[in-house]
Order: sequence, then C-alpha cells, then structure tokens
Amino acid sequence: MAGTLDTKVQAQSLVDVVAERLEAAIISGQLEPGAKLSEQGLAASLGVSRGPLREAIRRLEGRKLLERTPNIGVRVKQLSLQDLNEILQVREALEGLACSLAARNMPDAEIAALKRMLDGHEKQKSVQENTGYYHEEKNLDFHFSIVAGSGNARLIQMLSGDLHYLLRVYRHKARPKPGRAAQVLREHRAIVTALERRDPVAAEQAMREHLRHARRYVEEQLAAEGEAETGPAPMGRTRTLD
Amino acid sequence: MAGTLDTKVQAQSLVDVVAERLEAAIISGQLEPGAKLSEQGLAASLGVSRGPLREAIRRLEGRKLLERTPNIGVRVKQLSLQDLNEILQVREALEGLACSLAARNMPDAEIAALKRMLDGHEKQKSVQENTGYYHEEKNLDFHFSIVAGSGNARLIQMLSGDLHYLLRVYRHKARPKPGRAAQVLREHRAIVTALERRDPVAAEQAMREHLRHARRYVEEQLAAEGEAETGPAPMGRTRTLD
DNA sequence: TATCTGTAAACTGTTGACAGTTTGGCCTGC
DNA sequence: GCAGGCCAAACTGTCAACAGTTTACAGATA
Repeated sequence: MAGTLDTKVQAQSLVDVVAERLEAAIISGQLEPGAKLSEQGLAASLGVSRGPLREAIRRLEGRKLLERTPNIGVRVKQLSLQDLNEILQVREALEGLACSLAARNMPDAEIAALKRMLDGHEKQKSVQENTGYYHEEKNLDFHFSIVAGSGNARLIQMLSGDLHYLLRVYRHKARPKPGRAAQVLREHRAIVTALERRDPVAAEQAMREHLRHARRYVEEQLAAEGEAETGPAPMGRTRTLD
Repeated sequence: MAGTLDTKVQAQSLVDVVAERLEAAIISGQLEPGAKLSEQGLAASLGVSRGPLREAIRRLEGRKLLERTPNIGVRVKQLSLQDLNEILQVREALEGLACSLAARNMPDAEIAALKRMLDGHEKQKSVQENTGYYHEEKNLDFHFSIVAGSGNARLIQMLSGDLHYLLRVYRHKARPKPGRAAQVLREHRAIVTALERRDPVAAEQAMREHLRHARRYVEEQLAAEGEAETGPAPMGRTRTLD
C-alpha cells in the first residue's frame, strides 16, 4: 500500500498528520483546484478512518482551502478571477506591513543575506538575458524572508500559510513578460535598500509598489485568458505547464 | 431541555449549525477566552452527537477561534498581549486597504448615511460631555460600514469574520480615556471627508492614523495592566465590566 | 433515436461503542 | 503533617456500522 502514514508516532493526533498531508498536497499542486476529494478513497489511501479525515477536512475548510457542498462532497477551493484579484489586494497590504515591520525588526545579518541573495539572482543567466523566468521559487524565497523578518507571528501565518498556496497556483498560469525579470530585480533592490536604511515608510511603499506591479501584470495575463471563456472564469487547471 | 437546535431544518448540515452556534457564543462572549469546552457536555446540551460537534470544533480551530491540546481538550483561544498587538497591526493594514477601496467603490448614498451616523453620534450626550464611551457598538458599526463598502469579499470576511470577535473581547477591557471620545469623532469625520472626496490615499491614511491611535491607546491600557502580572500576560477575563 | 423513469450502487451524514490517556482523589509510608 | 504512589472515574481519540441522499445506468416508451 502506497499511502500509510504510520511513520510518525502520534505525538500529534491523527487529525494533525492528515491535515498537514492534505495541506501539503494542495500547496504543492498535487491536488489541483476544483479536484474532488472522495472521503472513502482518501481514507483508504491514507490508511485512516473516515472520522479523523473528515475532521482534518473541516479544519482546512475553516482556512478556506477546501470547500464543501452538502451531500455532494468537498473540493479544493477554486478561485474566480475576482477572488484572485481580491486576494492579491489583501496580500499587497499585508506584505507592505510586513516590509515595514521588517525595516524595524529584521536583524542586520538577515538583510545582508537578502542582499547577497539578490546578487546571486543577478548573475543568473535568465535574468541577464531578460528572457527567463526570474525563477519563481527564488522570488518566493525573497518575499518569505522579509515576511519572516517582520516578527509578527500572525502576519507570518497569514502570508506564508493561507496565501502561500495561491502564489503557487497562479505561478503556473502567469507567463512572464520579456523585460519583467530585470524590473523585478530592480524593485527588489529598492526594497532591500529601504530595509538597509531602516526606513519603514519607504520599505512599505517599495514593497507595495512592487506587488502592485505584479498584480497589474497578473491581471492582464488573466484578463486576456478570461475573455476567451464565459461566466465567472474559474481559474482551475486550464493550462498546466510543468 | 434548553439547547436542542432542531428549529432549523437541515438545509445545511448539522456541522454548519453547530459551528455557527459556537461562533456566536464565542463572539458574544458567552464563551469566555480560555474557557474549556467539554465535548460530552456540549454535545449533550446541543442535542447532537460528538461527531458533528468535533467537526465543527475543527473548523473553528482552522479559523484560530479555538485551540486544541492533544488528549487534554479544547479551549477558546486566549490572546497574549503580544498576540493582540500583532492582530491590531494587521487590522490597521487591512482596514486601511478597506478604506482606500471604499473611497473608490462605496456608493454615494452609503457615504451620506455614514455622515448622518456621525451627526447622530455627535448629539449623543456622552460624547458632548467627553466622559462617556462613544458607545463601542456604534464605533463598530462605523468601521463595518466602511469595510462592507470596500466591495472586497475576502477582506470583508477577514475583518468582520475572524477579527470581529477580538474587538468584542478587548472592548470589555479598554476603558476610555477622558477626551478620547471627541478625538475619535474628529478622526471619523476626517475619514468620511476623504471618502466624500473620493481620495483613496487620504482615506487610507486617515483610517490608519485613526487605528494607530486606537492601538497605541489600547497598548497603554494593557501594558499598565500587564505590568502587574507575570509571564506572557494572557488577557482573559481578568475584569468583566458588563 | 431521443427522452423519461425507475432502480441500484456509491457516497455523504450521523451515531454509538471501544481503546488509550489524563486527572483527581485516596491511601500508605516516612 | 506531608510527600509519593496507586487506583478509578472521566474524558479524548478512533473506528465501524447504519441511515439518508445523490448519481449513474439501464430499460421502456414516444
């Protein structure tokens, strides 16, 4: 059997283990948005009973990762174009706050590490050629470092927990414009500069501007895609470019 | 029996009903922070089995309203002073965003209604005498109107769903400073003025300044209280002034 | 051929019972 | 009188089974 999870002893309850597994599967994209979860099937493949599984599902439901329709079943939350835009607006405000706090609280060493990280990115071929990707993994690393540097636990949880998976999801859908990579790098540098100056206002502004660009950019991408479709334009797995 | 809930037909599942009940009880303060919930007792008094109750609890757990310790039980989430401060920081950023969006999206009629609401408050005796309260209920109404006017569903859900109960909780603990009521009213007027001008930047700034004051103020109140205690200063039900 | 209907299978919603852990009290010994 | 350990009751964690609903398929009819 390929799914039994009796590896970890139950220092934490079964529900915790199952919830973590599900979250990981959703974030990693292994469970695609809109995918239906069969309780029986999942319980069997995870090697647990339906009870704990249902409780784990309820928890993720409370975090808006899953969605249940009575008597029908549960699906991975599917986002409309409008949902995505709304969430990105929220992210803009929250990461702006995080950056402001980081300007005050982040240790010098971590800021220096951030700067070195950007130096590394600059040398990356794809950025130099202005064609590539600015590999999103590293983009996320950059943002997460700053969020973590804010020192606000609730904020960290919101941004890296609940919104994290969204960035992963639309990452597959947003194809970078040529020239964007270099611009992103410039904006990142502006942010780090503000952090080094320990200027919360400038840091917040730089981050929000950066994310506003990213949002506008994603909006264009998705709007163009949305025009071709009808209805509320659910952004599911229309294109998987892995 | 004083707790059977077979009034509503089950267009929604038992779990939904129970979760709503629990949330209401938490928000209203009927279940105080730190209070322990007995599964058996609750299930009996609600007239449901333990299964659905546990699932409802898990959902609220995902929303950070409840907290479970393995093999011990579940308690209403208790906030430390630091938690509260962090949450208020987040609220500052989010309501700032809400106000900025409201400046763009809120219908003229609703802004006018907001203005009338403030006129009503001004005539209130407690405000004129600068002694009273500026009755917090109405304060919340004001903020909720603006949040609702933002048109961002996710934002509305975050602010009026998950953070709502916090405002209720610390409301019981923060005693107003003399003179504060008049200041609050001034700040509210400044916000409405910015909304009328349809100036998103000014509106956001006004709201954030207003909330920053409120936060500083609450910080003082609680810091003074916290000094007397030891440890992480859990703010539970040290004083209930109902 | 297409549509409607009825039946059966599959799945979700709920319940009750069993196993393991914690907690509180009581007793014994120092 | 006090500390430590043992025992029992209560509670949480988990599971298997039952009831109700939805869905899909097959057959009949227009």
